[in-house]
Amino acid sequence: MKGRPRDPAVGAAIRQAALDLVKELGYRGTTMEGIAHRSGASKQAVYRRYSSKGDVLLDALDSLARETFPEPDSGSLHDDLLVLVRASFAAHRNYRGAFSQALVVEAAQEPAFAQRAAELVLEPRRQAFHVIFNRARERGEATYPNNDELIDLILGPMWYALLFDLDKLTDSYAESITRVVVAAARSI
Amino acid sequence: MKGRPRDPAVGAAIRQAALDLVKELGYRGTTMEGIAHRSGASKQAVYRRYSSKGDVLLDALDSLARETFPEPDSGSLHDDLLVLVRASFAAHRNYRGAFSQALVVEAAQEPAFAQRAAELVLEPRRQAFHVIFNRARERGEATYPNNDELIDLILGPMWYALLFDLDKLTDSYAESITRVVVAAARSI
Amino acid sequence: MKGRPRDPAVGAAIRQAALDLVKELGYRGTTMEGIAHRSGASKQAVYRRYSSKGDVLLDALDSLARETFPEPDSGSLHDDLLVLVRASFAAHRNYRGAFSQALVVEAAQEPAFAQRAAELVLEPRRQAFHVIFNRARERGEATYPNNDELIDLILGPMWYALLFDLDKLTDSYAESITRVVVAAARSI
Amino acid sequence: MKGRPRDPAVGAAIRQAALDLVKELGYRGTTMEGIAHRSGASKQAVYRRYSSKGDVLLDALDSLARETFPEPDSGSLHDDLLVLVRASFAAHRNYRGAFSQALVVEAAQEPAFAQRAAELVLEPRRQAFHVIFNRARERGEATYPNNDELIDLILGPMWYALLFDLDKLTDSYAESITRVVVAAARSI
DNA sequence: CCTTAATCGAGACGGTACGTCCTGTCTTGTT
DNA sequence: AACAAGACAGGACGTACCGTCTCGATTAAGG
Repeated sequence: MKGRPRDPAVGAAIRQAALDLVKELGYRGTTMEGIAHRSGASKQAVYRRYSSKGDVLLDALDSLARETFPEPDSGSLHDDLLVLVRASFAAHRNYRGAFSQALVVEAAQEPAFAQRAAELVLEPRRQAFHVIFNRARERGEATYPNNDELIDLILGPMWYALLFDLDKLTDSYAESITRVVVAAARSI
Repeated sequence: MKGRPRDPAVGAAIRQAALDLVKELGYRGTTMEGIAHRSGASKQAVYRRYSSKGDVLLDALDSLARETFPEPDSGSLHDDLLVLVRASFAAHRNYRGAFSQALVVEAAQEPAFAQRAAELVLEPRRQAFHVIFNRARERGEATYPNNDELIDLILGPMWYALLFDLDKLTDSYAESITRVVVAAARSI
Repeated sequence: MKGRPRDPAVGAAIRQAALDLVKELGYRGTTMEGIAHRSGASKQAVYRRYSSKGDVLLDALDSLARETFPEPDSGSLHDDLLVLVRASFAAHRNYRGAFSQALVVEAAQEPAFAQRAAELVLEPRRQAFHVIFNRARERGEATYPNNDELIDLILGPMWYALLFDLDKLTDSYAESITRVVVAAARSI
Repeated sequence: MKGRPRDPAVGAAIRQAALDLVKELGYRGTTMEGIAHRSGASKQAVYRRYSSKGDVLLDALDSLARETFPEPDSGSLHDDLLVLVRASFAAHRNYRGAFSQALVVEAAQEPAFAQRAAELVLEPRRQAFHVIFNRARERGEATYPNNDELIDLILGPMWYALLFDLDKLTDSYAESITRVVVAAARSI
């Protein structure tokens, strides 16, 4: 026997409320109680779906209006990379930073959360970079065999800046990183 | 000044208790009340010295038995760098990770904290890298003009791993990063 | 009426579950949800029949295997009364106390419930006493004109004990009460 | 070492709030949360003092402005008793009923509470009756040896009425009960 | 030497959020 | 219609910390 099915609108309202509150009050000021109240749902309805604040956030981010990653294909590794890196930095400098910081708070305290966050949020973004590096390799522009390490060279500094100095994520910093990584891609 | 002077032993006990609790219970499980109780101090005594949990942690980390950074000087950028990167990774893989993660939690939620943490905790460690790159530059091994960006290429991935996959910080990952950064240092 | 008729077995299961739970967990620990779950019925099925916990209990008690009240007719008011009083006290001292206490909880908080309880539960028992006093009056053993007041002299102390000291309802206490009431019955 | 002592004003406010709320909303509508809010105290402050709603009530009743029991001494058992019984009935018919009903709710569900209530609330009132019966016995007006049973004959019906028909506690009902008990007091 | 003032541990204070439980209503699909 | 199942908004439960505030008792420096 099934019983009354969960109302998808309730789940959606919860996720939207979570995103709104993180924006408005920061992650610290966002509470399960606040999410419930803002979304018009009962605490029970929230806890039925998510076991913690981080859980809500993760799903909310996942079902966040899928940003279209740019998919540049200019024939130049440097140019393709620059587009993507700049877009990533800009997104974080603007709307996305607050969410990523919230995500960091949970990830740093809960390895299990960190892993799920990596799969759900990080991995899709890394894929976009994989595509570019693979194409560059076919063209002979990239000889370094390990895409993931090259991507770490980009995303590592980005998250590092996210933690300690969000304003660092400028277009020109993007360019510096890009140039260095392009060089590294040819280094072996 | 009149009145009874602060007992330095109380401050020390507070800091030690904070470190112990972060180790044992994680940063989430560490509370001001817990720190007071564990240290045998009163909450008042804690708040007299520190205005928040992050504040305690920051000072506790600062007055933590100063780790001696290795100061390699082999005449080879790669070799010097490798020693330092491996040491950094190892320290985090072992005892230091929990503290850095705790630090991240506050930094991600409080820009002011992030800045202080950068100055007190990050900067000294970056200095050690500066020394190495400067020496390499004199030897002609490094032509890339911006040490900080090179250091970001090392520490970015390290903190990134710290957040999402602590176990990644192996000796071999240290070697990969080192090799790429050495190449980058020559790239211009 | 159209549609599927109510399954009498469901109502019976609900009432039985209510009685069981009051026995096992006390009235406080008995909930509508618990009754539904224990009986295998849905909450809806319970609320279709009864509007509150007290409602269930009242009906459950009413349809509880009708205890046969003793109907003594020895020719002596004292002897008849003693039989009935002792039986009443014993019933409460044993299985009935928990139910009466539950009943009290609702009655004390809801005048409307109190009145229904009086009619459904109290009145039948008072009738048994009326019979005895009426017979005694015919024999000239009882001259006091108001049966109800005499009955209050018996049941008042009984419920009083039920509230504050259930163990007081012994055979010898029954005898004391009986003797005094017999005297009172002759007092005018 | 002691620590900050409890503020007696907080305790007093809590008790007063409890009494007010029982008056206004009934015992059912009175909650620990409501008591805290109304009294301006924190829930913690309430729970520090009392472990349950009944606990608060009991203490609140105890420290309720001590009603002066009438202490009639007319030389006539009937007259003395009538004064006291009427006063008791009137008090319950008026302000006191709600509190006694609340008390009943707890007593019926918690034997330990029942006993404490009996000692703190019931016993003082029974004492007033003891005095009268003792004096009557000295005058030869009461020969029945057991005061407590006589008192049960008065208070039993009173609490019985309190449960099932508060309006029954009229002056004339008081008179009937009084007359019968006077007769019973002489019955042996 | 004796105030005076800031310290100490202890713990109460008003708040806020936690995560759980129950209330009474409703919405599924099934009978 | 009734049925079991279970989601729904709401609200109270009792607990845990927050940061602030008394308490009585040390412990120096300054008069």
